[in-house]
Amino acid sequence: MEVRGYSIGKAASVTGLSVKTIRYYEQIGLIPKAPRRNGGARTGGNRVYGEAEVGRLRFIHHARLLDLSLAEIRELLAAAEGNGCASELPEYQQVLNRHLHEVDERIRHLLGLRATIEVLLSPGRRPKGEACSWSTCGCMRPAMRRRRRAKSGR
Amino acid sequence: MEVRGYSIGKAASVTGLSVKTIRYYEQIGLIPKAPRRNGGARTGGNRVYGEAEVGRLRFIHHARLLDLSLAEIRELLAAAEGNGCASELPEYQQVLNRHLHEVDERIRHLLGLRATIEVLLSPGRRPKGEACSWSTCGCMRPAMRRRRRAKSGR
DNA sequence: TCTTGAACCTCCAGCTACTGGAGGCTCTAT
DNA sequence: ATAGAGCCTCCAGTAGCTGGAGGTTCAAGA
Repeated sequence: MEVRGYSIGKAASVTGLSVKTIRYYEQIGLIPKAPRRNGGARTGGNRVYGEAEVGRLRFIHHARLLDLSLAEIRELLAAAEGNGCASELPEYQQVLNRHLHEVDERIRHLLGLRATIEVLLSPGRRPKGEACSWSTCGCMRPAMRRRRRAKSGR
Repeated sequence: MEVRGYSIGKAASVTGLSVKTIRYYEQIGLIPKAPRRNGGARTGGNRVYGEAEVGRLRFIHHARLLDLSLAEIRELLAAAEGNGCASELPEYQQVLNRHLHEVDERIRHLLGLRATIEVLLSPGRRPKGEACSWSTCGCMRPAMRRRRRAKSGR
């Protein structure tokens, strides 16, 4: 028979989270305070996790990989409280749907950004000798205005 | 005839940054401390910006819109020190190039994420009655444990 | 027996890039 | 006299961790 319960290190290794992160989740109240055993350290002892807790941590890890926020995850876990698996809830589908749109939005934004950067990297994007687009960023100071920047050499 | 020098509010409105943000940039040393005039407030008075400073702020705003980090911007500004316009520097091209790859990376990541979410949202993605992929997230509590598969090893 | 190392504990600070708010000053217009 | 705009400082909070200091317990090895 196996030893009942996971240490925090074991829980971390089977869920993919780090020990620090699990403690952090407990600290912010995302997961309930784990019971302790052994009186191992300064206070109450070492945390012990059961199957259900490890499952919840696995769900959290999964959801974080999907980039759901801890607030969203918190709501899903609350809704799942006593209702079985969080991933079976209609709320989960709703959150994922909303999240999908956000991801799309981000992708659109990044594609626009990408295009802008490419333009900036393309050669000859600006007529030589003209002020740059935000005009007075330093290249137009009196002392330097006389001599246009030499592109060769340097 | 124009008044020489911009108040922080004017600088904000012509650069697109917020007043708070400009003060923050000064605080972290991204821009030098602005000279003051009028003894306006608790200490030295109201900040005054000249054309060069406003130009630098414009560059910073531009670079932030490209999502360059403040650390990168700091380096570009340092490299531009006395060398004219930051956007003319070879360093600027290098940074943009590197940044382009990062943006590509992020886009790739988000596309993968998007695909994953779509799979999770597709109907019938999981046979009914089976444990969810992270197995014990709550749907496997004692009452339901009957059909559980035995773990292998150890 | 002593020592070493692993694994755990707590608490504090720092990261990025701001943003909000409290509390206060100066100047102008009414 | 008073209201309001615009400026000032300082402090705290955001998200989601991560690093580090300093300490404990326990087991294995010399």
